[in-house]
Amino acid sequence: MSEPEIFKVLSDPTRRAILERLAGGEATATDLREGFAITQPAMSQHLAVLRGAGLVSERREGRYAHYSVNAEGFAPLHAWLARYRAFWPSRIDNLKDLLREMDQ
Amino acid sequence: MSEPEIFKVLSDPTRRAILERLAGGEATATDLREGFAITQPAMSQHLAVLRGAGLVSERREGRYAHYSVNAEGFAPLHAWLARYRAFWPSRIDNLKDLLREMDQ
DNA sequence: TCAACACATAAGCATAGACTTATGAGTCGA
DNA sequence: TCGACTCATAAGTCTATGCTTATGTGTTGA
Repeated sequence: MSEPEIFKVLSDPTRRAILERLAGGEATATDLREGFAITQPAMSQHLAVLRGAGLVSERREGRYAHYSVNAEGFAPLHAWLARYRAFWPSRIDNLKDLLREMDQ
Repeated sequence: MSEPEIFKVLSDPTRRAILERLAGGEATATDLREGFAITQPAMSQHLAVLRGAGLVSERREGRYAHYSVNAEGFAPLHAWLARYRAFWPSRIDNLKDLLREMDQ
């Protein structure tokens, strides 16, 4: 979604932790609660926010909601950071390093 | 500075606007107030937060404080976003596009 | 059909943080 | 030296938001 929104969404540590968890693969809302000292509504609300920002997608299967990272959602953040490309550390500025990093 | 901190710092639209302004070149705190409907202490507080996060540096010259974007400060954000590299839009995934974009 | 489940929504509370005015600390020029 | 300035800090207010409990909606299986 919009750039102003995405920063607010990512400013919450719980939501960032959820994203990292989802980066490891799809998970249901209940799966996600594991490891978080959080109630079910709180998790549901966080997922709604992430969904609203387009950072995750929901795949409904019966009574289960499977969440996963949504690729395009990170584009605004990437675009914003690109504005400060000129200010990136020289480590990153070096093209070879960047390519090596892109290859994992 | 730390990754949790940087997202909170960037979640404020005024601070992002300050950064964009500074990306255009060094400026004093008073210079920066121009265009912002904000009091002097508010600006000073925002600059203190940006300074604390290592996103800007301060160059003191008499009673003037000259602020500028600090390169290394964006590294944590870049590192965080890199974790989601696998989820970047295919537009960016394409190496040629990325290189073209890097060349401006 | 109905109890147990998975998830979403409503409503209220409590804290974080962005703002304000007031003031302090240091620097400059007349 | 002293008033005007640039900026920082203090203290208090107000709003946004992340949390809770309570409840609603839809799905599953016995």
